[in-house]
Amino acid sequence: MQELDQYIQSYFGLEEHEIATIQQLFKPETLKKHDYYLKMGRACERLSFIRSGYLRIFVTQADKEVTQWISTQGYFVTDLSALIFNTPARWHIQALSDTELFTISKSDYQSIGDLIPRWHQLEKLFIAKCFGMLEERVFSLLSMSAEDRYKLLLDTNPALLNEVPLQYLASMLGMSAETFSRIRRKMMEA
Amino acid sequence: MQELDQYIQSYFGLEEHEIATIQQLFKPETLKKHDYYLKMGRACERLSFIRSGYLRIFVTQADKEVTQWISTQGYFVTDLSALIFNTPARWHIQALSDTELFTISKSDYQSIGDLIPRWHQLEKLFIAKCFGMLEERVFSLLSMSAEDRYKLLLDTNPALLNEVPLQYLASMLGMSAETFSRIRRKMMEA
DNA sequence: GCATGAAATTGACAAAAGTCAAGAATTTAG
DNA sequence: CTAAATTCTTGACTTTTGTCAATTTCATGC
Repeated sequence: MQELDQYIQSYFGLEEHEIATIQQLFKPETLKKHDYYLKMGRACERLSFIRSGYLRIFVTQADKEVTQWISTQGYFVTDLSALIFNTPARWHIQALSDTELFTISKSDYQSIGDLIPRWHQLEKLFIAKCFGMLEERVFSLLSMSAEDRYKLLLDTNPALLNEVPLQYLASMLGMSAETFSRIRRKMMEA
Repeated sequence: MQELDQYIQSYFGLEEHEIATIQQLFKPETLKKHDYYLKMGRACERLSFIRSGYLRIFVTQADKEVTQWISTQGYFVTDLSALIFNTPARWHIQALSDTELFTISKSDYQSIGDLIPRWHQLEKLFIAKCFGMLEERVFSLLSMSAEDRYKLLLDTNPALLNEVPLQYLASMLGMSAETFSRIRRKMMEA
């Protein structure tokens, strides 16, 4: 669980013994491609760190499916609202590939604050960081064209383009698969 | 400061004496219409609760201006990332009308955690709630047409339509002022 | 109250993005 | 390795949304 250590360290800046305490609460878990990690409407009973693989967060509504995000190695995944507020999960989370996770149960997650006094404060900072990133994303959706959003993805997360079905990336960027494909060609030619 | 009390109470669920402690740290402040509360690039030195009035959060880039959000009575306003991480403010915040605030300085804000042990935990929940709302907003931008986004605003925040310049609402919804105007007419006629 | 400036509306047009359908390419399962 | 299924690409066309410019409406300061 070396990688989990390192990420917790880099995200939260805890002492060694605190990291050890938290780390013990995470258990290895694997998902096969196409397995669901979470289903919309269900309770969200866990939080996971992605050791390897790709998870797609998406919503189904009426006829169409909207991919909200694709989470990858080195990131956490859950429905935070559902986990914290005990509300029904707002989306599906499904493995796009065989995936290795380190998973903490809701009850163990809730106990961290008792074990490590600084935890709530550090987690607050972590969530605030995520909040700031989402604000940037809203901004990109408000102000950028489809082509610019594509370029932004290319800059910030080029690995994704080779690893997951492009239709999901298109949806995540708020455009149709056809538009995505045409932008892609345009970029190749230029 | 009755209204501040009530909001802190409803948001955070603290004891009376805890609320009193926090409330003392907030000082009344007023802004004239068009005054800036915060300027992009500057340090963000405070957090405020809006007692009355409207504040516009926006970014200027190249030629155009993008309104990220308009904050109103009963909500908090700041650049959270800039406040917490001591980074330059990412946007302007300007009063759209004469505005009354209750304001806490950065240093007092940072001291709350020492005064009220549960604070970090409660604030974590508050920020997580905001995060969840922002996730919903991303979803609306990914999946809804301009017309549907207009209707959503009409449903969730009808008061705004009478109180602030429509061009800013248009921008906040990710459409041009002209499109906004045409949708409006269409809705009137129907 | 009136003059000025800002905001909103409207029309004509242009550009961006979506839809549908067909076919090519790639991936997957046996 | 092959057949089937899925994904990606492409063209033709439609719809949505944006842009520009002209007017009208509204707000503001004197």
